[in-house]
Amino acid sequence: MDDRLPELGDLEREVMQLVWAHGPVTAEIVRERLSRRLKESTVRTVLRRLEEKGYVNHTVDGRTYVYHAAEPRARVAAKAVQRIVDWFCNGSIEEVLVGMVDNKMLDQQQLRSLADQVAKAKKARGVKKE
Amino acid sequence: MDDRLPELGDLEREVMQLVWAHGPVTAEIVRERLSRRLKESTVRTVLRRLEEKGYVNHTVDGRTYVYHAAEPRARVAAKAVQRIVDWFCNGSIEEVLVGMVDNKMLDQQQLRSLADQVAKAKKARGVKKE
DNA sequence: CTTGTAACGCTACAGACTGTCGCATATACC
DNA sequence: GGTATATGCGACAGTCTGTAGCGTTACAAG
Repeated sequence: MDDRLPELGDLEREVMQLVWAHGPVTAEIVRERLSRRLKESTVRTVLRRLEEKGYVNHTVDGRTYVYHAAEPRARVAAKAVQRIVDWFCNGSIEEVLVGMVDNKMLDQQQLRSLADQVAKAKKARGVKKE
Repeated sequence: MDDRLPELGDLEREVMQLVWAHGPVTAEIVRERLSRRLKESTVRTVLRRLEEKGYVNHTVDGRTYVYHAAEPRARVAAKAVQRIVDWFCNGSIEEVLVGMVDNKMLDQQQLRSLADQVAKAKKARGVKKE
């Protein structure tokens, strides 16, 4: 339950997107799927750094490392947003949302729909959680 | 109407917070109000970089530069959030919001209240804007 | 006009972070 | 034991950020 993950570079982010989209991966898999053609050692270094930063964990299968996302994408995104909110708005999420509406990134109808979706999603999962 | 402002370092962010909270400022003012005690030239460098990055503009009063925020805080925050959303969620704001609810940063009642506030704020300001 | 002073920008420099590897190691298999 | 992989470690260059020293310019007093 730690907090505040370190930020990511472009390549690191691309790798994380792969991990989240593709599920558990090996360095080889990542290498194959990356847009850029990189050396194995490069991919390994990135994966290792991602693990140091707490974004992924690894298990061992034979002599191969299999990397898993440590936290779901949505949660990481949420934390990132939370950080932004803290930085710029004294923790007022409202202010940010209002800013987004102001900036035409979101309209109030969408917001309302969000509230519904959220309520629905929550109910669907029941009040599980610890 | 450009987009995607560059990211900020800790000091740069602190300065921006001052600018937003205090209104137009001179290097001197910033220097006085900063938590850390820094040299004038340091503050100037930071201000200059912030201008290069598009966060502030300056006007000249006598021989003194007066710096103004180029964009309101809420808009900058909104853009930052938009970036996060693009990075991690294929542009789906919903996913992030759901993540925040999931992460106990926000509950659906709050969300609903947001929608109302937004609607109200919008009406209050009328449909001004260019 | 000369000189002192205040306000500026420019250049620099060290430390951290990131993208990219080469290379030394360890381990499973024949 | 020898060969092929899968790993990790150390390194290096480029960029970003915090922090300043210094030279330059403009305005005010002598």
